[in-house]
Amino acid sequence: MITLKDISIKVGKSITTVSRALNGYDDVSQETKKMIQGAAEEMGYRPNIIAQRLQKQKTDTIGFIIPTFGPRFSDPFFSEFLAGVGNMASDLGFDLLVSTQPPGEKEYKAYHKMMGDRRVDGFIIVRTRRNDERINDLLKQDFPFAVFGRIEDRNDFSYVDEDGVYGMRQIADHLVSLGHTRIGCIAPDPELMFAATRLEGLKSGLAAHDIQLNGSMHKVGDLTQKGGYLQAKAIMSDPNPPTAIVACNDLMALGAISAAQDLGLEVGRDVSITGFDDIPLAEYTHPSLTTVHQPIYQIGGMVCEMLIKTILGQELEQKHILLKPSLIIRESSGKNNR
Amino acid sequence: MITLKDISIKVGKSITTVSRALNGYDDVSQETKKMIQGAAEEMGYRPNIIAQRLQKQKTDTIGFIIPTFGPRFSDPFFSEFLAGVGNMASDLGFDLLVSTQPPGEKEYKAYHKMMGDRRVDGFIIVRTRRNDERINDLLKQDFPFAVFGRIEDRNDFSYVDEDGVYGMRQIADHLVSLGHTRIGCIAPDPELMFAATRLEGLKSGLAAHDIQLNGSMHKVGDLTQKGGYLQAKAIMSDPNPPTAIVACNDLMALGAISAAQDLGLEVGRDVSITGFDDIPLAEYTHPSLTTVHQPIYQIGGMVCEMLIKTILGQELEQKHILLKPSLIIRESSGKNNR
DNA sequence: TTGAAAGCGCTAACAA
DNA sequence: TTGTTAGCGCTTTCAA
Repeated sequence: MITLKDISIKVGKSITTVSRALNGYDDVSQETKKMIQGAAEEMGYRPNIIAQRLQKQKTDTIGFIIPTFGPRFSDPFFSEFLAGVGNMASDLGFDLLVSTQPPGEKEYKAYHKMMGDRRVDGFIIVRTRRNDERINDLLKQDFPFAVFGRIEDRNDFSYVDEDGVYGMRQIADHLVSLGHTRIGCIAPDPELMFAATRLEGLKSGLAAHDIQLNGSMHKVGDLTQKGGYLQAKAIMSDPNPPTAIVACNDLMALGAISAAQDLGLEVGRDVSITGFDDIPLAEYTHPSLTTVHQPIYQIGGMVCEMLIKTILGQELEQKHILLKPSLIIRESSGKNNR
Repeated sequence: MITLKDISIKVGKSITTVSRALNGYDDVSQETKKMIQGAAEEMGYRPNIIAQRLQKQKTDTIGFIIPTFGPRFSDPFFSEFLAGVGNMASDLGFDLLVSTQPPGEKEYKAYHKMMGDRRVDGFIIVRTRRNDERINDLLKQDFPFAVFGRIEDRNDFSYVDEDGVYGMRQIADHLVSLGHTRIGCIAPDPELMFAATRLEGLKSGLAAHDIQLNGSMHKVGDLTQKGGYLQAKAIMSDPNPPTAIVACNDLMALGAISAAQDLGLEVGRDVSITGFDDIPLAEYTHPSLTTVHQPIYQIGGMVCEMLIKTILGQELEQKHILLKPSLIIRESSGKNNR
């Protein structure tokens, strides 16, 4: 591997001068600069980033610890988000360090390890919890991070979030306009912040039409298709089942659709089912899924950019970005026929 | 941050001795070793891994450039594979550097950049192509890597692969045993190695029962649900459509199911549809999907372990691992009623 | 405009 | 058993 030293020997200048020439300092004569750059090019010089990092005391790396549940982790949402983060990071010259951990003790350890080892300059956080230990910790340690999502009672950090209340109100209005009044719901673990927001949106949206969410038709699922399937079956076993089921994410909605179909119902006619996220799958299921669209890939990019700017000490135009999601009406929701 | 120097000052020993004590060398007296380890513990010493890397000339990092197609990248297969790779890497003390690139020029650049910058010690490769430039290149550069999948005409590298021929034969036998003789197929881009393997398995499996794959019912899809949907529609528009459609991956199978349902068919009764991979979704669709199971998470771990052993210069028990996948019969396949 | 020297934190060959 | 010294490749002060 070619080093500065090699070049310096070749061109007969000091290592210092070579370094400065290559970094575009202007206290090097045009002439030597040209010569050095030419030599570097010709010799195929590539700076040793590890040496740079040691010297600069920065890793130019961001960490993303994906919260996974269960062994079979497979959430299309994350694939897309990850792609957004990864591509933005590489555009900005940063590395992306990825790990997956189930929420809880091991997860915190992973954060502390990455910080303690100074493996990364900052973190991407997703799937916020009401009282998020990750965020509290990072704030306490004054370690850079950026978040997709908000938390319960503080906002002294950078985040991007979707306006889940708004999104769910769209769903509520839509279902009510179709004549639904008995509406079930499959929400995620209430500890998850987006569960709270979306649920609040649904409730207030329905309340605006004087409709209540009935307790027995309000279930908690684990965000997977399986969870949606199981909870939908439970809901539909009610002697007087709802005519519409609102799932708080697409994966659960897909599970709910399967459950309804297993029960011999035609989704969109006998029962309406809606999701949230608009993962690519949503468009090509049968029936296609009425849901709330979020630009997942772009959000990943935005959060990543925020983080890197924070790390570089650059000013953020906006510390908090709240996106208005949009309702996508497809075939899984239809007129109430009962 | 605490450094070896800080400790050496504190305990009144040289930096070298401290380093050796902490690394468990046995040319340090038990006494001083104890003392130094105690001091390090107490002071909260964490080695600076960047300094270690510079000194060792290794990055302890592996690279995984995920081949993505289209902007909306969202393949459950990759989520799960990634989790397997990531967790194994962290167990073995390695970092995982992730990037996503569409196959082609930009992708090769990404590989070369990571190599040139010596950002990683090796690569994980997936979705092999018949004549895979990535692999040829890496071999030429003698850069470590491990692969999920094989390539056309050489095997002088470590890989894990599923026996796609075997898997598809299972599918063929299954469908034939259900009375299907007109069978359609949605294959991936034939450049992809697993397309070739699976297709070969299907063809030979059918040939064993004297059945041919009809040209007009053999389509190429892009591995997404959308692709499956589109191609299934095309296949079913044949004046004499097949009674079964074999999709070469689950995502396309799910799309095909939707297409059949849009056409008013009951999948499993009017037409049988099968997939390959057994992503978690497959179990909770309606109907649930008959497919071929692969232990995706474990495979990710195996490939990762292979790579790291290669990097560390350790002997591999097996350089080539071929897994026998297993047929999972669910509801999307049923007796031929025509 | 250039170079010498120090230092980032660590490991390792060699000497004592 | 311990310490001295050199060096990984780079940036950056400071002096010339």
